[in-house]
Amino acid sequence: MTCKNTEKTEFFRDKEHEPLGFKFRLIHEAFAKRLNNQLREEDMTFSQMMVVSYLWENREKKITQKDISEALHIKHPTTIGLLKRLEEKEMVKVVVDPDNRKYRNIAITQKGNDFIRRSDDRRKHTDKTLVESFSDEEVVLLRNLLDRVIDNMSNAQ
Amino acid sequence: MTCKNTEKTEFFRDKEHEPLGFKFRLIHEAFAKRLNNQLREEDMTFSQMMVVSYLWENREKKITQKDISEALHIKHPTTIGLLKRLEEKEMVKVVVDPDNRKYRNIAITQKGNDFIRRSDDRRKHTDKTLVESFSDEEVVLLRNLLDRVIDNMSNAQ
DNA sequence: ATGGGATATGTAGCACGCTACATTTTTGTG
DNA sequence: CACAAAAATGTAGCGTGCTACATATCCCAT
Repeated sequence: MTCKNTEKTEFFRDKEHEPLGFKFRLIHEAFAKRLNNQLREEDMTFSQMMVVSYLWENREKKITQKDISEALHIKHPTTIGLLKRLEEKEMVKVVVDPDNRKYRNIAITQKGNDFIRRSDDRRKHTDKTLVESFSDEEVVLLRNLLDRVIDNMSNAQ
Repeated sequence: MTCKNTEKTEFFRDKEHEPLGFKFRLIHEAFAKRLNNQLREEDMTFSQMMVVSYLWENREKKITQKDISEALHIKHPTTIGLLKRLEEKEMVKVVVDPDNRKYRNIAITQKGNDFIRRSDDRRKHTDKTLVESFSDEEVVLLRNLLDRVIDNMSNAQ
């Protein structure tokens, strides 16, 4: 309603000219910002929540730093930083694998379990705000299109 | 083709359970990574290119730090950091507005113009790789769905 | 058994996003 | 005019991503 396309604060002449990469950037940054704002009262972040969620999903398995890096598509120094902060908060515990000392076994703690139980509903709710006005069919359509975009990006990097 | 959904390196049981926020994060990170890899030989980054492109689009107007922050949806300390690095590379020049000393007028330099001319085609090409396998109608459909997502995110932050 | 390559983890340093607070300059109102 | 509020910019410090290089541990072939 308050669209001012001729103002200098608008980057592109119109939405048709706005590159897709910029749209994706906008959406990701806005979503991460919103989720981080909600998580601040828990002293947690979007990325930290992803790690803890992954550990919860795989609580029956032995998980290494490398597993986390691959699942979350982040490089291992990033993982190390995340785990350092999560360990300080006692959300995870890291132990050297007794069978093979080059591995670190990463596990979720009770405090981490409590956090997941508390925040899982809210996480799902925030995810739904992305497609607030969409019909079920439109959501399916969007998911399929996004999966194809992801496919394009993972092939031939 | 090499899909191993039961492996522990896969976060979610299947794509239908993967939150949309995670899909958007994946796409944005992969796209930014690819563009940054291409820009490395120019000693530039995705974010820096956005600033220079904005200054090029608005080369006829007086542009302040605040204008850049609003157009790119970033906070002003982020803008200051980007401009500092761009000024060191002589891609932009910053001068105190003689009419009102609380403003800084930011302008693109000749070196910035050359960069834009050199890299605009490649930027568009990289943008197209996102929708490589899409028909024209599917691209339009995706753009419309993304615009609605952006709308959802900008309302009621 | 042992030495070299492979694998996993660790460290340093940077870019870019943020919040919170500080400074500078203008604006507006008594 | 003077002073307080508003607006623009600046600084400090942190989280999360990266690359490049370093270290630790294991595995395997000779």
